[in-house]
This record gives sequence, C-alpha cells and structure tokens, in this order.
Amino acid sequence: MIPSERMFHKGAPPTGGHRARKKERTRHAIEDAAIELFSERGYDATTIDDIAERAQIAPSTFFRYFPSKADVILGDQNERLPALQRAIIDRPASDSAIDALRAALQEQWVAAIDPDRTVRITQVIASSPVLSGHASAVGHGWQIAASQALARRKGLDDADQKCWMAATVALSTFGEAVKTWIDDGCEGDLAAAVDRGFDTLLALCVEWTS
Amino acid sequence: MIPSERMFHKGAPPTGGHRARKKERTRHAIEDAAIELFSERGYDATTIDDIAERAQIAPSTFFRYFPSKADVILGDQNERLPALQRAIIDRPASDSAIDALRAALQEQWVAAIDPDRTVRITQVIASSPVLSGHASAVGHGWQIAASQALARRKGLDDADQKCWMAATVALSTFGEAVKTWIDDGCEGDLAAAVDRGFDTLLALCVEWTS
DNA sequence: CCGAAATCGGAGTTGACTCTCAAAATCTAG
DNA sequence: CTAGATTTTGAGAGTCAACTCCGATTTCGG
Repeated sequence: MIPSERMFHKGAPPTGGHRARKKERTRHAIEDAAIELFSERGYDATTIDDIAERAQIAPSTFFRYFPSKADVILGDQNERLPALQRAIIDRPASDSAIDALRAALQEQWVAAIDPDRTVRITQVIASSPVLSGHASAVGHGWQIAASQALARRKGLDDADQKCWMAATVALSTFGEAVKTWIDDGCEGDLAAAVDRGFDTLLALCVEWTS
Repeated sequence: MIPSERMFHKGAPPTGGHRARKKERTRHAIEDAAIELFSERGYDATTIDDIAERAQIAPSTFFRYFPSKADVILGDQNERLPALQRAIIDRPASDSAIDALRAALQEQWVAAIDPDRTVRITQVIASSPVLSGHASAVGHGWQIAASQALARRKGLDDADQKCWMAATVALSTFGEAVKTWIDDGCEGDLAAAVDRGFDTLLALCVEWTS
C-alpha cells in the first residue's frame, strides 16, 4: 500500500525505462513536427491540431508535454546561463569587458549549439510577434546575467552602470552578428562572423574616441 | 445622382466637421480607456469588451478604429522616422556617427514625446510578450532607418557594416538609457539620463581600445 | 495479471476578430 | 428648417483556435 513510498518519486524517474524512453521519443516527435510546420507555413498559421496530426498524437496530449504552443520553440533557453556566467568570471583579468564577453559567448554559445537547428528556430521566432517577445525577454535575462558576471569579475556592485552598458553593447553586437550571418545565408563560419562583428565594434570605438 | 461626384472624396475628408471631430474624440476615448485598463490589470487580462465598456462604445466599434487589440498601443511609431533620418543627415560632418545619433535622438525623440504617456505605454508593452514582440519590430525599423541615414551622410552604401553596427550600438544604448530611467522611477531629466548613457558608452570605448 | 500511468477523444470555455442589418447621427441641398 | 442621402454605430450572431477537463481505454511495469 501507499504506493508512493514504493514507487519512483517525481524527482528521480528512471531514465532508462521503456516508459521514459518513449516519452522522450514522443517529446521529440512533437518538437520536430512543430518546427517543421512552423517553418513551412509560419507559427501563427499552424494549429495545435496540425502539430498533433503530424506527430501522431491526440491534440490534448500536446499540452501534457508543453504548457503552451510557444514553449515548443522556447524550451529552456536559460539552461546555458550559469555556464556563461562562469566563463565570463573565469576569464583572465587582463581581458577587457568586451573581450571577456566575446570569448565567453564564443565558447559557451557558438561552440555549443547546433547551427542548423538554431537557424531554423531563429527564423521561426522572427516570424511571429509573440515569439519575438518571448525571445527578447530571454535576451534580457542574458543581459542581466552577463552584467552580473562582469561586475563580480571586478568586484563591483551588481548594478554598476558600466558593466550593465558593456553587457548591453556586447550582447546586441553579438545578436546582430548572428542575425546578419543568418540573413546572409549562413555563409562561412559563425564564429568568424561573430568575431567580425566585435572587430567592427572595436573599430568604431577607436573612431568615436579620437 | 451619382453622389460620389458631388460629395467629398475619400482622400480629402473635411478635417473640421462635426463628424471628424467626434471620430477623433471617440478614438481618444478608446485609447485612454485601453491604456488605463492595461495599466491597471495588464494587457492580457483586459478584454475588448472591458475597453468598449469603459470607452462607452460597442465592442464591434472598437475594430472600426483599430485593426487589432495591439494597435491601440502601437499606433504609428514610424511616423517620426523620416524626421529622425533628416536630423541625422543634417548633422555637421564633424560629428562622429555616435554624436550624430545622440543629437538626432535627443531633438527628435526625447524633446518631442510626452514623457508621462511614453512611460505608461512602455510599461504596458513590457507586460506582454505580444507587445514586446511588436515593439522590437518597431525598434528594428528604427535601426534600419538610422543605419541608412548614417550611410547617406557619408555617401556610403546602405548596407555598410560600420553604419549598421553604429546604429545597433547607439539605439541599444539609447533604449537602455530610457529603460533605466523608467525603472529608476523617472528621477531627473530624461535628456540628461540619455546623455549619461552615451557618456558611459564612450567611456567604455576608451577602456576597450587602450 | 494487476495497478499505475499515459493517451485518446470529445465536449466545453474563453476571447479576439468578422459580418450583417437595422437604428441613430450627421451632412448637404433647397 | 426639413428631407433625403450617407456615414457611423449598436447589437447580436458566428468563426476560429488556444487551452482545460474528464471519463474511457490502452500501454507498460512488476
């Protein structure tokens, strides 16, 4: 009796069981179906029923896996944040704020993502205001995290305006570089494109202060 | 007969008539009711019926004035764009890109808006992903416009990467300065806060290039 | 084979947005 | 000022899709 004492607890489900594996497969099927359809006909023009049909599930099952339509695309973008912060803090003190951010973004983001998937997701996000909104909230979270990390690296207050502004500028540079790379058809290396963006920024800094 | 030949044409309605004035009044009533309600209980929690009731109109009348719920807030943000571009281009050649943008934004935006209204609208926008998405699209439009203006000022190609990046950095600096000012309770002068933001940016440029 | 968990299927809710038609309100001419 | 044309509004029904709920059924694990 009292099955909950003999059964698995929510926090520690078996990762290898048939059940868990099937759930993973279903989850992936839904994600894949959704991204495909979003790419084909756009986010707003795709209904839950469409996704369910292609993923071979009942419409109501969709919501067992994702709390809302938007969450299929925006799954845990904040997962990488702690690693990013650590990478920023661990940069040698000789790095300027912009160099630290550039290096941290290169190793924690550019090197860690699946470019193909990222490109498709980015395009889908750009196709709908709702998703753009969620994405800009995510970007805001990154900015706060980066700003904090920069401040800690120098032993400054979390709200230090220079750190805040450095994070703003670096992340918008980064974002634009990525977006430009995608808009230009993903030619060449993403890492190189990001580097080019930061180089352009530094060249502008020279112009502006001379 | 054939009244359309004797009546006003669509392109040139009388601006002073009773009719036109009442329409303007109704439009304002809707806008005011909407912004009030959005501020009170949030964008998503406000229905068209709520707005209609407070504005004393029928729900269906709402859509005769605004094509969608979002448009009550996001009315013609692009109206000021041509003036902004002209202001950028007309800046003396001795101005750097960042100085030109700073000055143009100060005179065409900071000096031209109603701060109270802008603050309320900004807060409402931040309260909903849909609106944030639309707003970031508007911001993107500004960026393109600013970038073009910068390029023309120097006789460069519209797609020049330095101009593009300068616009990116300047506008995100500007946006953050405004947001910070609002988050801090609108203490002091908005123009001064914007100037402080740009000063911080330039100080960072010095740090990064030394 | 038995109990737990996941799924199905379908009905139900909500709110944005559309459409229509008849009832005001407003304009212009005489 | 009045009559007739026109525009605007009100009221209500109707669509569509996200999201919720629930009872019945299937699938899985021991």
